[in-house]
Amino acid sequence: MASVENSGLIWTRPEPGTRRPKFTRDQIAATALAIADSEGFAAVSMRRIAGELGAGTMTLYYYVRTKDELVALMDDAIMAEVLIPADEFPSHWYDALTAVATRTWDVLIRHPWALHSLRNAPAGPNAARHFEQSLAAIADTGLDAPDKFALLAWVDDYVHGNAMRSAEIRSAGEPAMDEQTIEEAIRFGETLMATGEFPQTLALFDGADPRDAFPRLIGELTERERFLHGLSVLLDGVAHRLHLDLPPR
Amino acid sequence: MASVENSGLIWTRPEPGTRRPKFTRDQIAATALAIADSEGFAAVSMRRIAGELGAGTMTLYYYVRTKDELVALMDDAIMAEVLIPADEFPSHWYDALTAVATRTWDVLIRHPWALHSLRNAPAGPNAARHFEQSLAAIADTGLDAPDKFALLAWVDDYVHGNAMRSAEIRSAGEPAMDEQTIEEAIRFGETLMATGEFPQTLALFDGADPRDAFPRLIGELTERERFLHGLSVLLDGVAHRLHLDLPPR
DNA sequence: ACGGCTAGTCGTACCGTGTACCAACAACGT
DNA sequence: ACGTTGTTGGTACACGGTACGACTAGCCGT
Repeated sequence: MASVENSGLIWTRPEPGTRRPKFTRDQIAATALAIADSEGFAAVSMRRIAGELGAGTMTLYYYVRTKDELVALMDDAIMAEVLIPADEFPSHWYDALTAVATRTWDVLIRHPWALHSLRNAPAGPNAARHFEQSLAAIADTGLDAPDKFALLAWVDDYVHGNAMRSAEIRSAGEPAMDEQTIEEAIRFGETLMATGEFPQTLALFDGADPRDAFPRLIGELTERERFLHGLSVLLDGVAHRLHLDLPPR
Repeated sequence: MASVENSGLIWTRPEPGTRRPKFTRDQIAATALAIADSEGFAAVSMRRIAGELGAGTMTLYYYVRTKDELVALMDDAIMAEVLIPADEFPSHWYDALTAVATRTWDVLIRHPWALHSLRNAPAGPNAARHFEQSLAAIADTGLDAPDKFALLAWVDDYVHGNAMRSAEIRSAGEPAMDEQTIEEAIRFGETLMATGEFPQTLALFDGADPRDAFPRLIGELTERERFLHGLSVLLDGVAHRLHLDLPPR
């Protein structure tokens, strides 16, 4: 017995298949993803997925050892969306890195629950492919390994940070907050401002209704444009610091 | 009845006090924070906090309406740590913003669970104070309101993103992963590399043992130094884009 | 065709969570 | 001393992940 110990990693453990199982891991992951996208990650429970699939809850545990493994599958599916088709890959490092970052951002915004819920998911094959693409993007910079690594880290930090905070800001409007509570929150804000402790904040709002202040502060720009703007500022700093050339025009 | 409807916000609802209650909200929040710091946010349950405090579980619900409110208190306590004492506040925008960002980063690293667990917490008084300090930091730039707002957003994005990813990377080593599983993960990585699909990644590792690769890629720098490095790159880009002057020397 | 092995399915049960409900207690004004 | 009401906490419920083991059904060897 125990000749072929079950692997500890889901990636190396073959999925069921010899005797026509009812499902595949991909199917299960896709179902979980659909639930998360439409009702949030909290709605993704083993019972719920099984119900959606018309299966008994415990059946899922034949495909997956724990819920964490299911989450790892979800993460891998998400990372697949991040990959850029080879023929869309720009040649100049600046454009290529922008493309990779933007595509990552798009995916994170499309699945706003992902950043928090997949945090502990171990990197899968598609995560590796994404990293490879990131390296390919900056291959023509001539940087050494540590500089490349640092550059990718800076960009990833900004992309993830921006996506996370964008999702937060967007969801801050929607949830429980009824009209009543919003009114009250504004009143609380006014109480704070009245203490005189917040001259800068007061000046920033400039007497406008707090509900109008936010649109005024972000200008006409969309969330995505603001992301791209910040990214270009960061890349400018990078190019200057690492003595890289900017793309023509 | 119902003349003074209980406020929907914990900030405006007075805490118990007329008849010497056993606890205070601060006490409860502090206990919750201690548990989260030593055993992670998942260990923070109402039963657990109550147990720690020698109280019945439901007693907590006299101080707090839901667990979310408790989390809001935790968030406010954390934001208090972020505030910079007035006499430590640098005068030049570059130094002041760096100080605010670094202090924020320090706190987020000290409480690695905070970024994810306090995500939905509504802003409290100390969050407002932090925002005020951020604005004060860049008051001398002469930027208009939208530019100030954008600048703070870029920096916050980077700070939060870096803190989040630093915490992830650090925790990726510790958890369940026994020696056996680590060995297996490395073998899986080698399998992937062997497909020929990852030339850039392979070149980056340069044949070194993956366990040694990471230290080699980040150089001698500490986590904190890497954060500061990236921050300075970003601020350089910002200064260039917004035509701000850098601090002397 | 027929056992028998075993891949695959799933009901039951256990513990842990947040919290609604309500009974009990204790500090204060009278 | 009494009633009011601020404060405490026990019990119960729905929901979560998953251990255990009984069941069903597809395939192989005969």
